[in-house]
Amino acid sequence: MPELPEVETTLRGIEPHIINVQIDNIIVRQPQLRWKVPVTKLKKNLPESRFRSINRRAKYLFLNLNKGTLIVHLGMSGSLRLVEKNTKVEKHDHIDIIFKNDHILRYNDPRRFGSFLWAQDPDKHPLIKNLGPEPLGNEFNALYLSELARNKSVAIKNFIMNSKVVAGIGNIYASEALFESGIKPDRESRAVKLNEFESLVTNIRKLLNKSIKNGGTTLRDFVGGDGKPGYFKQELKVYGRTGEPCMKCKKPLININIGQRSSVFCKVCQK
DNA sequence: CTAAGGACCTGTCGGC
DNA sequence: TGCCGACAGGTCCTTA
Repeated sequence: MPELPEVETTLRGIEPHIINVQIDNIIVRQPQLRWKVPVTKLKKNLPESRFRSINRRAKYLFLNLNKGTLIVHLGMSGSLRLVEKNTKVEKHDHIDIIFKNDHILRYNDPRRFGSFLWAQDPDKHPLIKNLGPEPLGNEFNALYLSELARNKSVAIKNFIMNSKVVAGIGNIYASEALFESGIKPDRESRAVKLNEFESLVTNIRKLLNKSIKNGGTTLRDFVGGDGKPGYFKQELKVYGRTGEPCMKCKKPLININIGQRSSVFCKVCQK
C-alpha cells in the first residue's frame, strides 16, 4: 500500500512515458472503487486527448488534460503501472488507459479502496479542497502544528495522520517519525511541546525524502510505475517490528491500538 | 466543534 | 489440509 513516497514513486515512474502521448481509449472493468468511477465522463474526455502534466497532492495523483483532471488515489492496495499492449489481464486489473503508441496505463487494486475521479478544477474538488498542507511544503511547520494542537486531546499519532492537519502521513511514517522524535504515539496532542513539534516536522520530512529517494517502501509486493520494487523497508525502525528489540535501547517494542490502527513504539525511548 | 467508531473490500497468515 | 478470525499500507462518513 502506497504511502506518500510510493505515490511519488509512481508519478515519477509513469510521467515520462505518458505525457503528451495521445490516448486511444479507456476500459473500466470494475467501476466500484471507493467512489463509483465516472465511466461516461472518462470515456467522453480521455480518448483522443493527452495528459499534459502530472502532479501529486497528498496521496492523490492529478493527471491533467487540457479540459480537466483525472484524479487517482491508490487506496490501500492500488498500483498504477505501464504495460505493453496484449499484456495478460490479471485479477483486479480494474482500469486500462490505452495510448496510441500501444502502451497501457493499468490500474490494479485488490481491495478497491482507491479512486478514479474526474474534475474540471481538482483543487476545488470536495475531497481535495479541505486537505491540510503538504508535509514537504513550507506551510507545514512546528508553529502551525503547535497552534492547531493547542486544545486537542486526540492522540498525537492520530493528529498527524489527520489529512486536514497535514496531508498524506500514513501509519508507517507517523509511527517512524514519532519514534525518531521520542514522542509516545498516544500522548495528547496538546501536551506536545513546540521543540518536539520541530523535531517531528524535521523527521517527517527526512523520512519521506529518504523513502522517495529510495523508490518507496516495499511492503508485500509494491512496485512503482516502472515495475521496480522499493528499497526502504529495511530502514523501518518500529513499524512491523512488534516484540523485536528497539534499535536504540534494545528493549522489546510495544504494539498498541490507536484509532484502530496498530502503533508500534518503544516504551523507554518514547515519552 | 471534537473524538471515536464504522464502513468499504480482498488477500494472507497463524492457530487449531 | 481446511476453516476461522485477525489483520493489512487509507480515509471518509456517521454517531455521540
